[in-house]
Amino acid sequence: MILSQTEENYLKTIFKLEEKFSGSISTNAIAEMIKTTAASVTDMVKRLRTKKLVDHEKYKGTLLTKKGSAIAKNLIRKHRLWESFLVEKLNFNWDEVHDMAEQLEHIKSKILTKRLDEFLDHPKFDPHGDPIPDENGKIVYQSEILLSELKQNQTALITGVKDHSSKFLQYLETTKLVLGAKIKVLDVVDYDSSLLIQLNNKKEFRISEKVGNNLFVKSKSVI
Amino acid sequence: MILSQTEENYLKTIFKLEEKFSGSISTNAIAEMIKTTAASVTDMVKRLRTKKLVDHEKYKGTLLTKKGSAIAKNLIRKHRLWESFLVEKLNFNWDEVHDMAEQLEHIKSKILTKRLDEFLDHPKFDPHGDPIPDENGKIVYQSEILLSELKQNQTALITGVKDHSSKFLQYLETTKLVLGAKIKVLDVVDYDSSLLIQLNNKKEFRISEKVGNNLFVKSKSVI
DNA sequence: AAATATTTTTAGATAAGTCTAAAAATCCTT
DNA sequence: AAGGATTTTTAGACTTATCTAAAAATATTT
Repeated sequence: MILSQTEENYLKTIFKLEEKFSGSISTNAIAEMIKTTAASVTDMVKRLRTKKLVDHEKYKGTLLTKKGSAIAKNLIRKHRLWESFLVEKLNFNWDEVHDMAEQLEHIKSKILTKRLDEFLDHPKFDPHGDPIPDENGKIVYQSEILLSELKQNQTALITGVKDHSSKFLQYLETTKLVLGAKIKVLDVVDYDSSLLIQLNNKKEFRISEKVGNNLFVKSKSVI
Repeated sequence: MILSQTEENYLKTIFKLEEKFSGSISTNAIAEMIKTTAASVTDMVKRLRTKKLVDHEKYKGTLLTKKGSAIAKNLIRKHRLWESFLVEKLNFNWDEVHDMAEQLEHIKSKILTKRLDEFLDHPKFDPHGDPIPDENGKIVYQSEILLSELKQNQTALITGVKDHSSKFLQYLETTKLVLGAKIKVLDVVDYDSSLLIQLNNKKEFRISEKVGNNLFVKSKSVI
């Protein structure tokens, strides 16, 4: 079945909403995420239903079918593989690649995806730390943990803060411990549980236990 | 200016027809190449004219403007860079990459094209031996020469035959000297002007002067 | 549970890109 | 140069994807 980019974008959006919320997805939620009107979503959902890609009853919300879900996961696979390519091979930063990958994910060629995966040596996570679905659509989700839970030599990406005080945010600003920053734990000091970390493969510095307790990270290590 | 893929395809098609024929391009020629009807071409040409991408007078044919030509050449640049990537980095054969490149050429990101070019080490020719336009749209055309005109160590692609006799075509078939095959001249024998060649980086064999005189090649060497 | 607010759907319009069939212009032949 | 053949354009219809405004259904509040 050949789908338009628009149809593909709807499937991907619904998939992401299903990941985030449980139960069926409201028309408004889709409209907001895709930045369109509820009326347009109603129309498109109707079309996707006739193609058996979503289940939908009037006024009852939308859910992807197996088929729709498989297509969405393949799109996410391609998106994240291309992001990995852009960062690993073309030297882009992790925060520059989204828009390009948004276009590249629509390239239709099964063998191209396979070759790209091989070329990148079968990466399991993209540069943002998100898992790359495998060829069968299987996704290994990594739960967020606290930076202080990491062991020596583990690598992770900063995904959020627990303490939202402006003092803490200011500290993060000055130390460049920003969202998406890559961290490697070089040493855990037994005495005070402080950490010696390396930031973005570059400078090393120490952070206190308190800081480690207030930063969420996603571990990139494969289980 | 943001163009649709369809509009981009029209510009590219008109450019290729301008390369092939001199003078303005007929509606039918475009329709045939793009595999659509003359009526559709008339409509689209009208749209492209209002965008100042083509010059067109009713019943008089079409020509690209400077602006239209620049866009077309950039598309061809991207197409050929992606083809080079697919062959050089993802190990596709030269005859497998066209459809993928046809999609990839529409990816909109100036910096991506630049990085890709760098990653590939600024290639001057694509895997089919066609020149890759530079960032300014300059194209260095290579004229076809006879295989027998090549010097030792030169590399070229077979682009055509001079002698169309079935005997010769049969010889080419059995020796795999097909259109697009890559040839490197390893040695030119002084005595009888025969050549020792290497085919597609693999097997070596000898061809007579007569064969060399009846095969057109495009040299890949940069002037 | 009735009234009100919110969400969702329908109805009708618009734009891009396509098509077929018919009309208009140009080209070709004698 | 007239007549026929070919090419090109127009007219009108269809599909996809969108929108606004109004109607219908569902949820929430009192």
